[in-house]
Amino acid sequence: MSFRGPKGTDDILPPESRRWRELLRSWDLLSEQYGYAYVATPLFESTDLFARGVGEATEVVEKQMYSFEDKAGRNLTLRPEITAGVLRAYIQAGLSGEFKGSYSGPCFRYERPQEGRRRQFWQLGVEYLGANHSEADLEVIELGYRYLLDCGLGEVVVHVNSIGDASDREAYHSRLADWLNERRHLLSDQAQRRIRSNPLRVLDSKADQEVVSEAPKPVDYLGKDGLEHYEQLLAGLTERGIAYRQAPRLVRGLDYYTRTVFEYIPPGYTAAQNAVGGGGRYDGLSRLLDGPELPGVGLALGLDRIISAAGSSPPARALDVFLVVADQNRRSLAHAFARRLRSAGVRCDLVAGYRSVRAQFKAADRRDAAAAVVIGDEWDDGMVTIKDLSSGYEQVIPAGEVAMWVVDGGAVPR
RNA sequence: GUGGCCGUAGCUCAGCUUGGUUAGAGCGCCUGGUUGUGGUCCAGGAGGUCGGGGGUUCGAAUCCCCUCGGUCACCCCA
Repeated sequence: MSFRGPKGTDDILPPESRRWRELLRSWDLLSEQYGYAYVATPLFESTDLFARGVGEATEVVEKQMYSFEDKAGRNLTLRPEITAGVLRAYIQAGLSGEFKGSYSGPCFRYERPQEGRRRQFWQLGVEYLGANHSEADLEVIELGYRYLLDCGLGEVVVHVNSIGDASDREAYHSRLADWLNERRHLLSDQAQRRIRSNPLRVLDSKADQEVVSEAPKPVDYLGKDGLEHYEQLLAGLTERGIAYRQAPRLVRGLDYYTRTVFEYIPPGYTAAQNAVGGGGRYDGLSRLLDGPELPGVGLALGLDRIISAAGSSPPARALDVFLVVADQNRRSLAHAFARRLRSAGVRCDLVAGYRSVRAQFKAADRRDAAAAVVIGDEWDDGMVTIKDLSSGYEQVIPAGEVAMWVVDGGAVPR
């Protein structure tokens, strides 16, 4: 036990890794169904991109970045989130107009690990660029919601809020800062410091909930357009049958959000980090990154959190058949047979080298195969013995029918 | 970055309070019973610098100090 994985990282091993693959696959499928095309951006970007995009005053940028200098002295950072990189890619490619991108991959934040919070974690997300209308927000929220339901998370509730656009926020910011200043003595040290740097963020400080529960709310300072956008959003959520709750003090810790912000809260997930995903609108982000005027709305889901919130599900079989070589002279023949089965789409494996028949059956069981197929004397008549490893029932069938047996779902007729 | 709890076999843990033979159990793993039958059963086996370092002592898994790691929470977010 000399080497361990770095602090806050996890190895994804079977059988759990099967669940990971499944969830990644269904994410690709679902986001494609909604018209999002796969995008991949680098795992590291220039440090400035995140400092500017995510916001200098955010927790993420202040202390959670995995930053390093490369051999040419460039300042780079392992991505703490993916939105900034996707925007950068869009701008760099000189794209214009609407763009719908979907992604999945690891992100990195340097923090003390705890349940639901790792230094390397896996995000799934989409970005809908170039769309102003609340229907875009709704589509993104619906996509994430449906995905979480498909994952078996049960009665997920979407917490939503609107924090207004740039002009709404100007009015609100100073009003909130004044209000907080009047109650300065009641606030935690950190909250006091934030009154200047980022008053919005005081709203979701756990330590200051009591004081802050009476504070003016962002929704009460929305302009005409912002209010209309928010009302359309709420009406749309109802219309689409999405369970939601207004969360007037939800602000989220990334500075680029405007108007809509939301989080997905699954039932019965009691970890302190209980949101399995979230997102919002970021109409000013493109300009911040020297891009064109470009509205956008996006969503990020934490795959690690989804999996621990979903609990364990009955694992599917890992293999369809495991070959048991009864006669050692038929080993190369067995390997050839395995190649044929694999080409036919059968998940098939066998041990390497000599093992007793008994040991091979043990291996078949341990590898979680649905059936064992014995290759022995019966091969001379073109036959194999196939045994259903759940029921124990076995029979001799033509070797050519093994693939069909698998397609039929592995049920051996009695 | 701050705080609580925990480090003994691959895993889950007992032993520590009150220092004293060779440090244990269950599960897992390997071999055999059965070189054509697994998941059950029986027999045998491998596997430990008691997280690391220092100290106290005739003697430390056990007491003291330091350190590293894990975990949960704060902060914040996926």
